[in-house]
Amino acid sequence: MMTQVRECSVARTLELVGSKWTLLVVRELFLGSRRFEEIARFTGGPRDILTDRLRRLEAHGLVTRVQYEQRPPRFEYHLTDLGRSLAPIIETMREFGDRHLAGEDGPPARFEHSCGAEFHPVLACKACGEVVRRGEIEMVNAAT
Amino acid sequence: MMTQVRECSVARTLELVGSKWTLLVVRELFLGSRRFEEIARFTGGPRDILTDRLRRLEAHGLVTRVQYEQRPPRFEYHLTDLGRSLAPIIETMREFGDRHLAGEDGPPARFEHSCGAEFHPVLACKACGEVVRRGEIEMVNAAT
DNA sequence: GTGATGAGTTGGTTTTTCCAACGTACTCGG
DNA sequence: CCGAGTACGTTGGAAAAACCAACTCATCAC
Repeated sequence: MMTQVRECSVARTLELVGSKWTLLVVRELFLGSRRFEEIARFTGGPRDILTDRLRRLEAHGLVTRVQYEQRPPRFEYHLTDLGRSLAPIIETMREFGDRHLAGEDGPPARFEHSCGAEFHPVLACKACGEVVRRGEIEMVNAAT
Repeated sequence: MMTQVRECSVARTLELVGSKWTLLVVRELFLGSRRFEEIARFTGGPRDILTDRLRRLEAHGLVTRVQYEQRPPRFEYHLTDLGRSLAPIIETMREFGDRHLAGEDGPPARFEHSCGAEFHPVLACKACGEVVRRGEIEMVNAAT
């Protein structure tokens, strides 16, 4: 019996945010951009694609479109709670880029944790709170 | 002066792993698949695209191609250290999917941390070790 | 010699993405 | 009132990417 495509949460997540420009739109919203023009300028994405991505994110409940002007009707975009829960994905991607793809000037943007230090994320185990190291995670078979 | 596209580590990371199927290939390698046939079967991706993604990952030093047979020449694929440092990205994506996109049966795969509990990652601050909550991160201006 | 396995490659179709230009509805300055 | 500017898209057509089934090539098992 030839086994099939793997059921996987990574794959499902990628269906939601895996197409080009989507995560850059989300990044912009995290950085505080709200309006179409800002998103277009800061991401550099084609306007029609950005429209599509915003509509799609809205349809999946990650973004809401909020009217901020009556005449002419204009909208801005906000992350929902669900959308904000993409933060760890964006942060770990930023960290990878900072560590491995930065030029001579270092990372192009810096962030600070409320503890006062420059922020760099690491993964911890939710249950025990310890920082996770290589080799500490193993897949367990869900089958009976 | 109209500001330009944002310099950003997230964007750089996406240039590396942002195209379709790339992260699913990486996921498969994390799960232990080594051979082309396994990667093709478990991801479900088109074979020509998978070939391209593997070559690209190799070119960027995330994957190595290792010959395991002379006649006919056959290769398997392994993550390099650099490739393994994509783990947090995959893990946070899996966690998002587990939390928000799982069906009635719950997540399709389970993992265990060496502490004995089922593994779910959270972000912690590398400097202080504390788990990060919403609103604790702020962008700081790198300019003088 | 027939069939199966493994790792691709090929040619042609379909789907996405890209881009510049356009449309609409206002506001502002003169 | 006129023209320019701003904001948020939409449109049509070209270019790039992805998709798919079928094929290759080498070897092994029967």
